[in-house]
Amino acid sequence: MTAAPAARRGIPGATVARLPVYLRALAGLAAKGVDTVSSEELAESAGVRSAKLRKDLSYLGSYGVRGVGYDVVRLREEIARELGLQHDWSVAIIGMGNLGHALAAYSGFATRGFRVTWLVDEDPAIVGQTIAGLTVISFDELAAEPPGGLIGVIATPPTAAQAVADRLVTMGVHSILNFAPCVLNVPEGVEIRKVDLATELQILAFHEQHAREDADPIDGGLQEATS
Amino acid sequence: MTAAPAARRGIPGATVARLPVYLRALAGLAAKGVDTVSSEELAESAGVRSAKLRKDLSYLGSYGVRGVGYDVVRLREEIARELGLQHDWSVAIIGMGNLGHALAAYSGFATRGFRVTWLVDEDPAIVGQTIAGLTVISFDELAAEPPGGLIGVIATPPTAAQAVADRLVTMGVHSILNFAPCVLNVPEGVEIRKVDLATELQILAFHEQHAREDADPIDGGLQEATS
DNA sequence: CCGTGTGAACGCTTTCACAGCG
DNA sequence: CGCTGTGAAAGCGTTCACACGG
Repeated sequence: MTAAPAARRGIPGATVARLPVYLRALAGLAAKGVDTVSSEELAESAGVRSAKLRKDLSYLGSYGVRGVGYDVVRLREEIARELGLQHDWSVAIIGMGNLGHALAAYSGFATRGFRVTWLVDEDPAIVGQTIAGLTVISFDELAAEPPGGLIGVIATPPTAAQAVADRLVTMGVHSILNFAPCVLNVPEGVEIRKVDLATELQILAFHEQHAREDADPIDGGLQEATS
Repeated sequence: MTAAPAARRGIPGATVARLPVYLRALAGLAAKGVDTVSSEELAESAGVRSAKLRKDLSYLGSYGVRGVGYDVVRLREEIARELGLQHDWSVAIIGMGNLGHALAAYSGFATRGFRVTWLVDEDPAIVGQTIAGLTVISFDELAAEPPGGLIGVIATPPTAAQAVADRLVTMGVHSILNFAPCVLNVPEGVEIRKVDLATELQILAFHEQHAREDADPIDGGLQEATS
């Protein structure tokens, strides 16, 4: 349990979700020529508390030096390795509407270990078009390819999303990013992450609403007393 | 503490984040003409466990009928009210690149309580253009407007995002949705939610990586028993 | 009877505080 | 001495299981 990559299986989900943030912070520090960083400084860059950062990094192994800090390059490599970013991953975007278009052109994907390799749509009027340097293909053409660790991005209308997910799963895809505002049912072992813009705004609306109620004590200031 | 909106202040963040999902599920049921639903059925539609759904709804009050279930219309109204969706909220999108463009045209915003009212960019070549029926304005023009409960959406490059956030905060905006891949520092009381596409993909890559390691028992096959 | 509402148990996440090492 | 790494404690969130009421 000292230096080896021991805790392989045991990295908590909450920690995994923060590793990309640390990676970005480290990239920024590396670009500035910083070569050693303390947990305090890195935590500041990443917007978390230093104790949380140290606990997170401790799941990867002991890559820091006591009394000194972390080697920026080394830590960056270790996190990238843990995330599986040594080699690039292929991404297929399904649904070439507004959002799919924008995602295909989004440079942020390419910069960090991901290559948009396939653009897919069902509409015959769209198939064959060239978007961001790629030719849009049909789902059948995609299914003919051998998907070695392919990540699927669903950018279709919600009505089509479940069918698309089913086809992706059948093809052997087990990592899906869903932009369609709906719940997807997939078998065990398939990882789904969702990005729902309307949901995010509604969550903000809740806080906005409450900020307003706090400001205007119109209908019942019901002050917080105890519990 | 029985039927009144008692637990106003005490709704957990995790619950708030799920209310939009319930709302969408209820909208779907209402569209199908369903007028009563059990926690079991609604949970199924929302992709959660029924116990979690009931606990979540209990924070809003007692809007169910024991032995029967929930009135779809009533519950939908109560959740919408709690989220502050009785009236529409104005949304300003800052940054008219690929993503900003797509967001401006995205119909998912308009459908539920949000109206994209302002499109903002710094580039003089873009200001004045019409996108999705709206004229792109400069930040100065936006700052001249009185922002009544405005929600800001940052779709700029990460280098500009902090400056944009600062200006929004100065204008009195306290709800921000950030698409730029960077950490934003804002004062207490300002709510930030982030959507980071590269981060989501990296989290998926982690699971993909591990699924692969599980499949190829190169360095330790440790199989999962049953459940 | 049936399904909601909810205390209580459980498990995960964060924070604290400090031992241990360079 | 300074900062990492980490047990222990505190705080949240989820699940369980059942009392309660229509």
